Amino acid sequence: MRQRQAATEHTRARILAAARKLLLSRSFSGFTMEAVARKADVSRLTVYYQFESKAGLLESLYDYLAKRGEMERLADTFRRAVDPLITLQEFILGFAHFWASDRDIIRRLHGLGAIDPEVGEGIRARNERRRQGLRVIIGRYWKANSSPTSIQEPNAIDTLHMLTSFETFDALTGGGRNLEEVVTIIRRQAHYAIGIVEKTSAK
Amino acid sequence: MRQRQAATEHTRARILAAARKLLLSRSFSGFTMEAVARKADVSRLTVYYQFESKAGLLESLYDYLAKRGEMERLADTFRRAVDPLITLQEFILGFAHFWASDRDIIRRLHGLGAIDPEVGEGIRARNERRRQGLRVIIGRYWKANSSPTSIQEPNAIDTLHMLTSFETFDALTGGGRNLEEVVTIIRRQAHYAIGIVEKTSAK
DNA sequence: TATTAATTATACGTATTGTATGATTAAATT
DNA sequence: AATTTAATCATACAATACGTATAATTAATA
Repeated sequence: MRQRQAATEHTRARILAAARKLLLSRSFSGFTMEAVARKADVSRLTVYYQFESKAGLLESLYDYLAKRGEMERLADTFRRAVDPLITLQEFILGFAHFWASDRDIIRRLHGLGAIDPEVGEGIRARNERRRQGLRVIIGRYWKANSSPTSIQEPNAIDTLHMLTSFETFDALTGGGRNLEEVVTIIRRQAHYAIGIVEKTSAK
Repeated sequence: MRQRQAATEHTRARILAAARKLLLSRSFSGFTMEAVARKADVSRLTVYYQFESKAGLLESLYDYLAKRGEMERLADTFRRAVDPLITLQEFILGFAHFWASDRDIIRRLHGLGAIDPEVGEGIRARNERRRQGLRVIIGRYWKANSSPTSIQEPNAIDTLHMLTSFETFDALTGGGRNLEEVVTIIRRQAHYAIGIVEKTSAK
């Protein structure tokens, strides 16, 4: 059971790549199971066999994007217990890279998540993982520094969660702002959310 | 031409109300033209006659929501040329009210906007109007106070635009936070975006 | 060699959008 | 009052698309 598994994985990857390209180019109305199958050069039935349904395909697509977006790097950052503030910065940068890697597709996927409960559940789960990551980071930070009021703590975490969301990144990426500029803005706001006031750069 | 126009307006309103309720309750898959028609107690053909298509219906629904959400109040605030900072605060509060008035529906409508170009265009136009409003407010503010670097200005406006977006409001409304608490968080971050550092409340 | 898993072919049922055509009703115009 | 016009409704139809059922085919595995 080696060649077979590899072949299957290959078909799945081809279908996912086709789905990605198709979701990127045409309007969503053109994103049909048959179009995906044609682009992947497989039968429509194969797509169903591998992904159950359209929602299933889109869910798998999100995982596929996460891998392509090099989200594993973040796990390393967590293991190396460095300065929490630096961890936060790398956290922001890591997600910015992910959001930027397939901005148009993720926007559509999130849009679908607001409509299709099946797709939405996967996105919600990922969101919660991001929130948990922030809890860990901020927990370390509060430990090392002056801890805040019990009321401020959830506010800070939810604010960071909002600031590191795709929607925030997407909104700030406009008018030809590049990734670093966006990250600078988000970082500045994020620092303020946990009580750090940056000096106004270049007065 | 009076009774007739009134009757037509009445049917349109009934259809829109039905569409709103339907989009609120069931999953989006249940949102069909026939279901809307049934709930509004009109023929399916009438819905097409009044709104052209499904996208047209959804576009009109957004306008309908804006009226229900008392968005006209904001126009008054602009006319009365008060302190720009207070205008900004009322701006934030006004949109918060709107976003809160039909949170679940707006989330779905924005989701659709990311998928259907027709619906998306309407939302983009509204977004630009919000940005323009912020430009006016901040223009007044910079005039009265120390003006920033030319680089910082677009950053500030886009940051405010992001902070006053539905997505930000929606993200912060969670864990049983009420509207005022959300507004407090947004206002604090917004002030920081234009260079105002609030004293940390309750140390 | 027998078995099993993956792919494909054909066909079908169901649902939905959108359009075409014409009938009906009631308001508005003359 | 007679006519015209606009809004609603009924019926029917075309075009897609999703998802499923059934069976055949192919190639890897036991």
